[in-house]
Amino acid sequence: MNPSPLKPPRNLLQTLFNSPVIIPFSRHLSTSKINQQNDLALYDELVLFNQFVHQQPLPSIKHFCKLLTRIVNMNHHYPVVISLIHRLETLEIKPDIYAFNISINCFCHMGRVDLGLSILGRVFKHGWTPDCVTFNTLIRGLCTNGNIFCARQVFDEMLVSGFEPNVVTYGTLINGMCKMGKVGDAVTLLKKVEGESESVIMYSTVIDTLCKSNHVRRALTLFSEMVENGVVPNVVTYICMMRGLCRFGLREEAVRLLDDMLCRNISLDLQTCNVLLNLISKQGWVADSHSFFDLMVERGMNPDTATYNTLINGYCLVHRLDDARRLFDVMSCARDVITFNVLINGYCKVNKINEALGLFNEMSRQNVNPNVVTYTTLIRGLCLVSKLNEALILFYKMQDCGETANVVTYSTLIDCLCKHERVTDALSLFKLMDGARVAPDVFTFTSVIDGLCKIGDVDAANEIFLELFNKKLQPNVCTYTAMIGGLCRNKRLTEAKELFYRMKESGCAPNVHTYTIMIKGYCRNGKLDEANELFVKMNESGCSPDGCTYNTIIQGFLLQNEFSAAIRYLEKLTENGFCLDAYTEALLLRFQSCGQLEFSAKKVSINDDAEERY
DNA sequence: GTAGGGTTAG
Repeated sequence: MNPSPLKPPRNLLQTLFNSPVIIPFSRHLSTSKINQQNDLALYDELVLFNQFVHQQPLPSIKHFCKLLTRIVNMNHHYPVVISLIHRLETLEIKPDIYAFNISINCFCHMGRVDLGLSILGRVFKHGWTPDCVTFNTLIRGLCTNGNIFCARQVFDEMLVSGFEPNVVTYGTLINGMCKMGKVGDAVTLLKKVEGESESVIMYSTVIDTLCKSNHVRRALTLFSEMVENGVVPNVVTYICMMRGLCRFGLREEAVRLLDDMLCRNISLDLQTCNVLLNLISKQGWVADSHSFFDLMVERGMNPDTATYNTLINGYCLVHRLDDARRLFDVMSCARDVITFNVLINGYCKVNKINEALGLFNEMSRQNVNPNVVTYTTLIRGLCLVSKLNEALILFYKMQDCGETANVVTYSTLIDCLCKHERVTDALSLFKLMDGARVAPDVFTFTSVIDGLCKIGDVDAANEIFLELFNKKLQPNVCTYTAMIGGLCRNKRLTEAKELFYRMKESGCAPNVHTYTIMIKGYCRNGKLDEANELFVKMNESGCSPDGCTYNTIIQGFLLQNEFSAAIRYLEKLTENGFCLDAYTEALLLRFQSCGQLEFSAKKVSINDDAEERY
C-alpha cells in the first residue's frame, strides 16, 4: 500500500536534519481530518526551519524563536521544539534568553521541570541574565507538577537576587497554591499585591477556589474586599462567584450579584449570558432565569438556540412542561436536536411517554435527526413507565437506524432491567457490550452489582466488583453502598464492615444511604450497640440522618424489645420533622396492642408513602 | 515564552 501523500514521513525530523536540500512536498487541501492538517502545518514549519538553516547569512535567533513559538502554539509539539533548539546549538547559532525560555517552557510541559531547572543553570553559564518570564515559566512548571515548595523557593531566590516579581509571578504562584488546596497561603500572598488593577485575575482565582472548596461565604467576603480595594470584577469573577452561590442554593445573593453586574454595565456577550442563564436555570429558579432572559432581549441581544434550550430545560427541571412547550413553540430561532432532547426528557421525567414519543415523530417532520441521546432518553422514559420490552425494541431499532448505542444507553437499559429484577437479561446485555466495543463505566458496574445483590447473588456481585478494579475503574459511593447492602442482607456483616472501612480509607465518603444500610445490617444481626455507635458517628462526620435512617434504627430496637431506646429515637424523629413509615407504624401498633409498649402514636406523624428503601 | 471562568440534552 502506498503511504498517504498527506502524511509526512515518520522520520521527518531525521530527514530534514540530514538533508541539504528542501524537500519537495505537494499539498492536498481536500483533507478534512484535523490531525492531518496539523501534521501539514507542522511539516510546513519544519520545511521553513530547514530553509532558514541553509540561508546565508543565517537569520537571527529572533526569527528562529518566532518560528519555534508558532510550532509550540500549533499543537504543543514540545519535543519537536526541543530538538530544533538542540539543532540550532549544533549549528552554533547562539540561543538568547527567548530561546532558553522556550526550552524551559517545553520541558515543563513535558513534565521535566528538572531539565527546565538545568536550563536556568546554563543561562547563567552563558552569561545571560534570566528575566521575569524565565522565573515565571519555571514557577508555573513547578506548580503544575505539584511542587509548590520548590516554586516558593524559586520565588524567594528571585527576591534575594534582586529580580522584581511582576503580577504574573504572583498570579502564577497564587494559582499554584490554590490548585494544591493551600488557599490560605494564596490569600496571604494576595494581600501583598492587592490594589493592582491586574489583580482581578488573582482575586478571581482565589474566589473560584474558595467556591469550589465549599467556602462560598468566604468567597463572597473576598469579593466585597476586592471591590472595596477598587479592583473591578470582570465576567470571569462574576461567573465564578455566581457558580458558587448557585451551587449552594443562595438565591438572594445570586440575584443580588446579577443585579450588581448589570448595574456595572460590564459588557456581556451572548456566550457569557448563556453560561449565567444556565447556572440559574439548573437551580430551578425559573422566574429569575426568565427575567434574565427578558433583560438579555431588552439589551438588544439575540437569544440563540442554546439560550432557548437552556431556558426550556429550566422549565422542564421544575416539571413546568406546559411553559417549556410554549417556549418551544414560540422560539424565534431554529430548533436543534438538543431542543427536542430537552423537551423529550422533560416529558419522560413526568411519565408523559406519549408526548415524548409524539415529539420524536415530530423531529423527522422538522428535519432534525435524532441522535444517541434522543434514543437513550426515550429508552429511559419507556423503562420508567415499565415498558421494558418496548425499550428493548427501541434499543435495537436505533441501531437499525445507524445510531450506535454508547455506554449511557447500555447503562440505562441495564439499570432498568436490574431494577425490574430481570438481572439475567441485564447480564446478557452487559456481556454484549464487550462485543460492541463499548466499555462499561462505573455506573454500568454499579447497576449490575446492585441487581445481583438484590436477587441475593452476592458472590457474583463481588466478582463483578473485583472486575471493576481490574478495569482500573474507581468505585463511587453508590457502588460501595450497593455492595455493602448486599453483604448486609446476606448476613455477611464482617465483610460489609470491612468494605465500609476500606471505602473510607480509599477516600470515598459514605453518604446517608451507606450509613443507613450499615445501621440496618447491625440491627438485623442484633448488634444494636454498634448501630447506635454508627448513628452517632454519622452525625459527627457531618452526615445528617434522614427519615429512613430513623425508621431503620427504631425498627431495630423494637424488634429486639429495646423499647426505651426505640422511643428515644422516635422522639428524635419527630423533633427533626420526619415521618414513620408503614412498617415502623405496624410494629409500634403490634407492641402497643399487646401492652408491651406505652406510647401515644398520635404524637408522631405517619406517612404511608414513606418507603422502606433497603 | 508566564496568571483566572464558561458553551445548552441522556
